[in-house]
Amino acid sequence: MRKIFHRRRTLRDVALAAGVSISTASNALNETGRVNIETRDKVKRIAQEIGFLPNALARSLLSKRSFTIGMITNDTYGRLTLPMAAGVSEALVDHGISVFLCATNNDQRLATSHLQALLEKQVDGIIFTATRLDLEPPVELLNLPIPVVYVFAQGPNQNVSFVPDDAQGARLAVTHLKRLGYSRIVHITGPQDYLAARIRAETYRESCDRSPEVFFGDWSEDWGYVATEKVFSQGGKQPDAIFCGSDEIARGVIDALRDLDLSVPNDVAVVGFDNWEVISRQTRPPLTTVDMELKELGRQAGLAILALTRDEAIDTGIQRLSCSLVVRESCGAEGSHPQV
Amino acid sequence: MRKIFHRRRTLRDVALAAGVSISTASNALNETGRVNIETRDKVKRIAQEIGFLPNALARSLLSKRSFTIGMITNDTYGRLTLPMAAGVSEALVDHGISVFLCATNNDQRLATSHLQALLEKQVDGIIFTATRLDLEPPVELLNLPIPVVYVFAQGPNQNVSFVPDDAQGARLAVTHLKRLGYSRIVHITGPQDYLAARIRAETYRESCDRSPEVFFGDWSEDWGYVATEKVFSQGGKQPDAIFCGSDEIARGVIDALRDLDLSVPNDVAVVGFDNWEVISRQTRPPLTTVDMELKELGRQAGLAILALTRDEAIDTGIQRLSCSLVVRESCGAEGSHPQV
DNA sequence: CTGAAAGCGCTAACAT
DNA sequence: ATGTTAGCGCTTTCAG
Repeated sequence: MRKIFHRRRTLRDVALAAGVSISTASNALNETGRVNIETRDKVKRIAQEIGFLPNALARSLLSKRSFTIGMITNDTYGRLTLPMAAGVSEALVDHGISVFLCATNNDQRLATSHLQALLEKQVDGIIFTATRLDLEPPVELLNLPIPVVYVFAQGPNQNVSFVPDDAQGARLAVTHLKRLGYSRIVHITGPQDYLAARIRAETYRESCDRSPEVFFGDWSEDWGYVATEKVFSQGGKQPDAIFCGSDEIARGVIDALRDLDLSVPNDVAVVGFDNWEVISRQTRPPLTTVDMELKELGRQAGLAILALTRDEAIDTGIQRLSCSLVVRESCGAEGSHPQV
Repeated sequence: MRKIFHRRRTLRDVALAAGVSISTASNALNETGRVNIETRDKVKRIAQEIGFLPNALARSLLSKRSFTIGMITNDTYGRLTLPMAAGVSEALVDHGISVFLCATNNDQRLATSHLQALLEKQVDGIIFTATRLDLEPPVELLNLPIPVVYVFAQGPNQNVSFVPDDAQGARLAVTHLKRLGYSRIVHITGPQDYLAARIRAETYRESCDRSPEVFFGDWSEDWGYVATEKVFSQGGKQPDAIFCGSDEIARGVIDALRDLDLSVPNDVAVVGFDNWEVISRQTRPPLTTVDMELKELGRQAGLAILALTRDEAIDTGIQRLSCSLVVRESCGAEGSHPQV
């Protein structure tokens, strides 16, 4: 195929067709300056007719605002990044701002090259996001000519960073369990070298009156299964609830409980973490879990970068956003108990 | 926070600092025209020192190429879109082309507004992608001043559309089953009004020697579970293999089989479709499934749009890309049989 | 109220 | 080999 594309219409075309000067056409379309209402309407009508669209490149060159921001994720496009990206877009779309989403796959060179491209394209700001909180953002972000916002990642103190409040989220889960009368709660979670896992575990320990037990492992279904077998094979009094560090782990836990002939939630209640719906809605029974409000996190980041590009002052430092508890059948959905 | 950002360095700054004219500076940096090798190096060094980055806006205004393409997805950011987007980026990043990813959430107005923003930003081309093949792309894409490529969606004949070869994929699955000696295969799949479901079912019918049985339902785990119960509660000879229209369905099927005390793959083999790894790797046993090669689909689309923006001729019409079979434990992983 | 002119940052003839 | 000039499409003074 070789197709002939038409030349794009420019403001000059509009002006010519309307019999006015370029600057009048500009004023008419933007409703700036003083222009006769009839001329204005005529210009607008003609612009519409010939299918004129302003060239944002030319406009940005002059205004020094590209109405574009860059979003860099260290991760491959993943389940954490995407809800956040959706939130960012949602916050910015009404302001005519578009988003370049760049995945670096944890490759430093890719990150640098993406960053350079973004800078050359004159983005108005950058949102950096990672897949874990305790990951050093690339140093290149430190002395940029444009504002940088961090989400699900921790930037320097003079910047803003939005992160989920893991402690509050964990507290939400444990409180829920306790309120429903569960008292022997164990915690099965991911690797100890994850900050989020440590925070959740620590909060769990603090909120649990008696002999808290934490099992660190990895974020997999398998680990949930194995850990549960282990828990129930040890002697002594057995737990009546399991608080899991992720939905994947929770799914493994539920599977294991079924194989142990323990019913959820009657024999053992289960609470997850993530509200990753592919999993949390599909476990049997569906999973009560903590939602990190990723989209809201993204939305806040979008609003922050918007404010910064407008030179407005905002609060800096780490902003912890509340998690919410989604109650489903695996714990407390019967409605007989007060829900959080 | 209110931070002062430095003015960006321009070519003029470089020229001034190097004591040459702007055009010489330009020529030196781009290695165009004739310029003394010493001046060239000096200019380059200085550009580096003062942290000069060319303004892509100015450059594009002149060259009429923005080195940016837009990717519009009708869907919310989802599991189909993202691997494709990754493929697109992969194909284009080496050519310095960035991608605007726009999710329209099936909202016509959002689609139109995104499209307009893309056009104003002078993108060099547009990739449209959907979440099902039989969905009319927005008519606005028909008469654009730039090339449009369709992926996982079907555009007009004079354009290129890349879609997975569902028939070949289904054949892959059934052939695999038959080669391993399974002969009473049933097919549990999604809604009949999905083109992909119909194609897969049709191919399954053709490839199955004896009395094929298709169960249309929806794409959920639940349906897989329910359908399996139904299949095994009917009288007569029972199936020895189930070919599923999606991995989610397959997961439900496997669950149901376990509850029926049937072992996978010994009593019943299961093959899925999608290779959505969150599911396919986590079922017990892990799932043998058809992979639609979404990333490759995206890569092809990226290459196509690249060619088109360069005015190169390419093949138009529907291009069906082969699926591949990923063999895991749920069917044929023992290695004792030839694998496809 | 309208138009002429300058210029955003850069590239590409064209002179020198 | 280097500099001068024009101009991409637009906005914005500033005269008229």
